[in-house]
Amino acid sequence: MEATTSLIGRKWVPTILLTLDASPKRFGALKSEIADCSKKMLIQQLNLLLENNLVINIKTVDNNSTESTYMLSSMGQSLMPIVKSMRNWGNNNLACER
Amino acid sequence: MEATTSLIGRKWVPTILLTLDASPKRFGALKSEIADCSKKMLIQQLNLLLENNLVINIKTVDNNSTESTYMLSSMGQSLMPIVKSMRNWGNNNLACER
DNA sequence: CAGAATCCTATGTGATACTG
DNA sequence: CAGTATCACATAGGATTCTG
Repeated sequence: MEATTSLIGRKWVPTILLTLDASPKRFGALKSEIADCSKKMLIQQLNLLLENNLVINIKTVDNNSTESTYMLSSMGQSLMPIVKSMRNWGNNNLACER
Repeated sequence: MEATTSLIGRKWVPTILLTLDASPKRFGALKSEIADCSKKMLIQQLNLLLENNLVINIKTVDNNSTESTYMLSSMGQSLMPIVKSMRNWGNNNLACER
């Protein structure tokens, strides 16, 4: 329980998961979809998700730039129903106080 | 989404909800069931839950001491399936790294 | 018995500049 | 393009003491 909330309770993590759930994305695409999240935070939370095997990363070096693609792992996907039900519950029950 | 995680992402909150889900409890009973949580934290998180209408509090003054009973509201109960599924997911998928 | 107030520390978060 | 490093700040969490 504590471990679960220590993951999805972190800032930007649910947003990242929802964004990656739509489709795998390169780092830059993620960054522009979640513009309010700083680059450092985004990388930091992605690393957290990588360490916990919720997300998979594939790097390829084409010409002279780097391409880093992130996608949900099967474990990450297994969490999505919960994330989505949290979102729905919040929309139905919480005003925008906090 | 953010609002939801700002509630259940807080320390002790899921534990409190699960404990109250079993049955309504007086403050002292809660405190002893969740012994590791300091009194201040317990009160603080209970107030957070009260403000967000997840929990109901009833105070009565008998002899010369105060009795303060906490229980889940209907909104709090509506969140329990999610909390429990988070707990199950964590038990199934997370080692005890974090 | 419940709860509030105070203080202190750890951690999360954010802006910015730097590297390969 | 991705990722790292440094610094600086805000907030969460905990120990303790006080009040009705």
